[in-house]
Amino acid sequence: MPAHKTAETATRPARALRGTRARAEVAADGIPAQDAGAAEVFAVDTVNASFLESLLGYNARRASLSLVGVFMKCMARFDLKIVEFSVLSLVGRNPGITSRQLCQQLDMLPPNMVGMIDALARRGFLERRPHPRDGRATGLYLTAAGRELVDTAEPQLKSSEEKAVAHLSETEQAQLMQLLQKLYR
Amino acid sequence: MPAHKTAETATRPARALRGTRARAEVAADGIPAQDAGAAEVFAVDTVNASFLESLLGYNARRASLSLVGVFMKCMARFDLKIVEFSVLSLVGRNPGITSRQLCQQLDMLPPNMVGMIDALARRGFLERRPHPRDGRATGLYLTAAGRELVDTAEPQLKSSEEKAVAHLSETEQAQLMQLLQKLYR
DNA sequence: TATTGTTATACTCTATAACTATA
DNA sequence: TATAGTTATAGAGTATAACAATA
Repeated sequence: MPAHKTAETATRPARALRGTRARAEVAADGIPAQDAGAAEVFAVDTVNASFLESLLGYNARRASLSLVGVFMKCMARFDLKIVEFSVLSLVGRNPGITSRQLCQQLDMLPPNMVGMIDALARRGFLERRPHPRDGRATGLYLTAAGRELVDTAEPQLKSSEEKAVAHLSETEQAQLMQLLQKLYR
Repeated sequence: MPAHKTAETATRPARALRGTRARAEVAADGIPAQDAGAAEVFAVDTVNASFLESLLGYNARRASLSLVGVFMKCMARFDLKIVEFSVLSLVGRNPGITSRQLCQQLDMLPPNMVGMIDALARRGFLERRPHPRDGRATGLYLTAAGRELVDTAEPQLKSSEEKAVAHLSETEQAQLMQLLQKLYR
């Protein structure tokens, strides 16, 4: 896991200020003179990621990845990937949902959904039935084993997230949820 | 892009309440009776994603992906992937940074960093120089072209994000930033 | 003609093992 | 012995094209 210690708000290079300097001249402003042909070499002590850290997108991705890690570990107990759990959870709340609808919801392409549904069906968690109105489509349904799995996994996932964000107050969690949704909806 | 219209807070299946029902009996509580051997089929009209949407992790990932999309489009003008830009930006602020440090910062594995640095060096944006203190390591430096690219790309990325989150107030943006960092740090 | 599910396939991203040069 | 950079390679994830069945 990355460190992300520094959070300076400099808008221009604070070049290896704490780093070791070798064969380099440093001007009064603290910025090494990058003269032509100089080929100075530096050692970076503490990485300055100030620009990336100033981006909401970077921070959103970091936060997302940290929770993804929590979810992965939690679902590993059921030998499920996050997206597989998502499929089962959606089928559980939407009996008869089509693979096309799952693709739209989970931002996946149809050819890549086929194998996953096959695998979950082979493991006995869901099954295909004809669509009542559209002969091209196939509706997906949880089996009894699939229902049991979802009913066990969902609360565990919820509680693993609660543990992971416990250092935020209830108010902060609600604020964050609302702001995230405002961002992408 | 997915829809995410519904946000019911039901804790148990609201099964295709708005969907078309076929060959199925619905009890007084509105939940279809899943009798053995019945094999009812349903059509799902509006997908119920209430459980997933109740997770901070799901919402963080959705928000992150939406900004990633903005960044990708912005960087495509420079024929740069997001991670390539991140490398250049970090090298720009950390002359002499090693590939190992980049890997830690960007959560990448060393073998996968090699090719990217090669490509950026071949394109003339950065160069390798010996490390002043460690003969095993290699320091990375922007070329003049690399510096120009970073100095052009960074403000454009910043402004593209600002446009993308303009529907949030300054206060909301600051709050979101602070909460995201509190989440993963 | 358009859409659903599907196959085949290519491309990208990510992960592991092992080697070299140096610490 | 451990670490930085590298190579080769395997595996997972993601993408496009095309086809049969149905709308």
